[in-house]
Amino acid sequence: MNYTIKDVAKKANVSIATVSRILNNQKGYSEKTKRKVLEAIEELDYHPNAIARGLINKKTSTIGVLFPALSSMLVTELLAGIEKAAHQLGSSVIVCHTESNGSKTMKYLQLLNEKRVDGIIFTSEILKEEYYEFIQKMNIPLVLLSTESRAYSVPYVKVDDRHAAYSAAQYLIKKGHTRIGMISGNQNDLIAGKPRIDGFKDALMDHGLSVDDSRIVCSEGFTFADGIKGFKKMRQQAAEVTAIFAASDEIAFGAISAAYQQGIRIPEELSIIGYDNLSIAEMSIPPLTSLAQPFYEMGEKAANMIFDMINGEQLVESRIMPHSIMERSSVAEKEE
Amino acid sequence: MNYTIKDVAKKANVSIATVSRILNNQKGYSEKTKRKVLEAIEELDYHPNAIARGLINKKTSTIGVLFPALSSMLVTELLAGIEKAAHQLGSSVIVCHTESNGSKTMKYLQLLNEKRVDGIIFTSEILKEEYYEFIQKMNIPLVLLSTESRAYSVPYVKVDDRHAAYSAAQYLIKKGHTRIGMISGNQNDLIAGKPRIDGFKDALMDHGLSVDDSRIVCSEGFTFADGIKGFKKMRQQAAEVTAIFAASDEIAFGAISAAYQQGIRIPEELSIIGYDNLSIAEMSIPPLTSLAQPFYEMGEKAANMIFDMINGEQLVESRIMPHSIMERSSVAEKEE
DNA sequence: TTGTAAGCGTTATCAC
DNA sequence: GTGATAACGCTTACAA
Repeated sequence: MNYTIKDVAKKANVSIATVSRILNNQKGYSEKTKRKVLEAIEELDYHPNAIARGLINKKTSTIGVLFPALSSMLVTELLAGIEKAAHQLGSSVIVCHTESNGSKTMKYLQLLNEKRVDGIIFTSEILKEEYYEFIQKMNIPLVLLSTESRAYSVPYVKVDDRHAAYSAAQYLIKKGHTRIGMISGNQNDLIAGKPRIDGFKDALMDHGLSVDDSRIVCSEGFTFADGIKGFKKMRQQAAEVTAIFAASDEIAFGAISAAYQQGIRIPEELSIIGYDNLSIAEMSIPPLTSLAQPFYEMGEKAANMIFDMINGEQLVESRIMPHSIMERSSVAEKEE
Repeated sequence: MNYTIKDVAKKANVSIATVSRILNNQKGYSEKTKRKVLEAIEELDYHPNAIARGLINKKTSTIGVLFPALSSMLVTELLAGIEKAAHQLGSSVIVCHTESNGSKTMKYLQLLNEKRVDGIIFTSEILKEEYYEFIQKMNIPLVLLSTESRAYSVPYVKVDDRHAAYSAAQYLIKKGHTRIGMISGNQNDLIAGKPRIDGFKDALMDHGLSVDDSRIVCSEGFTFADGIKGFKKMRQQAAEVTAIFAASDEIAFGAISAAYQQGIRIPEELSIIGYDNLSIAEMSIPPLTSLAQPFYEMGEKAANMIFDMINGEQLVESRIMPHSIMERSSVAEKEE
């Protein structure tokens, strides 16, 4: 297997140049030779070598995607979206797992550079100066997914976290809750942590509710364990709370578990709203009402942006993706 | 950026051959020239072009991985394991999402062929003749992950599903249960469906329990929805059952949800054991006891096998990975 | 120890 | 229309 263009040329009695022209639908050959060549290709089951093509075209039809964590559930949806869009446009995607580690990230960037990928999608993390500079030098398109950069002007695809958090809190308020708590992610996380806290506070203030810091418990991350810990802390600090906004579905799951152990009924005694709307959200007891991020579409969008840029589009606009609230059963009306 | 070997050669006043030798730690140069060249490389921040290398070496340091579904949670763990091992060995991984679709799969195989990947990991699906033949023609290593082939002799990495299911059922039996049901996957699924049913039946028989078909409800797949449906059916057909073996964690989650709605307490009134031990298993109420498959390690193993094969190892042995039971709180002792 | 030159499988620029 | 032929950036005989 794996004949070359030469074999085809020989078999069809033409030059390799002609075969190449036909392969790339250029002009410069008669219908007859075209048929002849196509036949030869068919017979040999010839397929062009993408590596050789890449070498001369300086285009590999491959993009690189960097994830801080692979096993997080939202990653798979992002990846599925990216992969779909990429495949539709004839490209492949190489996944890189940086573990939020600076030197690993740089190593991956090196690798992607050596492999001459056409573009890079950088997800869910702060774009450090070092990364940015390196990618600048690589001179290929970059888009940020589920993150953004204050420092550099790089197109991104993201939900407006502050606004989304605002919506989530507002939802709780509209349901009649006035004593609302939040189990947040890390407040030093400027991408996914802080903005959600800010949005939460904004909503309270805009609706004339006082913001009591003891009702906001900050976790280290967005995990199930953080949710459990956070919930316990909340009960100690602010037992009066009737509704909780969890900064991720996993946190919400943790909170639900902890609540169950303490014999607190959800949503009768306590309402909980999650964030992300991962597939697990429907699996909790009760099913989790959650602020939905359209991860799949975000992945698709980011990939499409990268390809626009690869194809020379100059001004690619960042996209704030619409969020929404997926109502299930973990939030109850609060009667006055 | 992106100098070539030529630039380095010029800067160091040597031929490109010498640079190449040094790059590949071959012999044939003095320490002095080596230093000179290394310096030039450093100064220019030169990095070899992997595409050009790939063309001549016929080795791209890239492998392809085919997944039927990306968004399933076990995929991420498999992928994480694969990616880690691949990266450690200096390779990249291209992910392909076949959606269990024959023609899509073939298209991906074509693509991977054109991109000249060094090997392919095929996961969680039946290896159809068409796929196998094609990969044969590609003439690159193939390993099966979380699946195996009766028809062809292809190395695989897998848990022994029949045995694992046996263990799960046995665990329930050892806990004193005698009326045990199973919510299985699709019985026509010869990889993940049938063997688990068989193992379940075996265990019952070996322990002198009668196998009652009404206590085995077959679903279409392994999803949460299947679990809910399956559970309801189970209650109708075999309400006497005191323990249920769910063929996946998602099914178990569905069953738990349905049980909760019917006011059935777990594990007091009904025990449930899951299968897979995904990260969600710890998140259920009560935390799910589950038969654990070491997905991460399986991914790693499969990748290592591929590289062994790429490096010329002739006889690579298939690996049956050890399963185990992750005890949590969804199974109770059954008193006589 | 080092350099020259022929590939690897393409595409693209010339001539004819 | 068509065919040589020079790139692309590298590795590797083969010479020197």
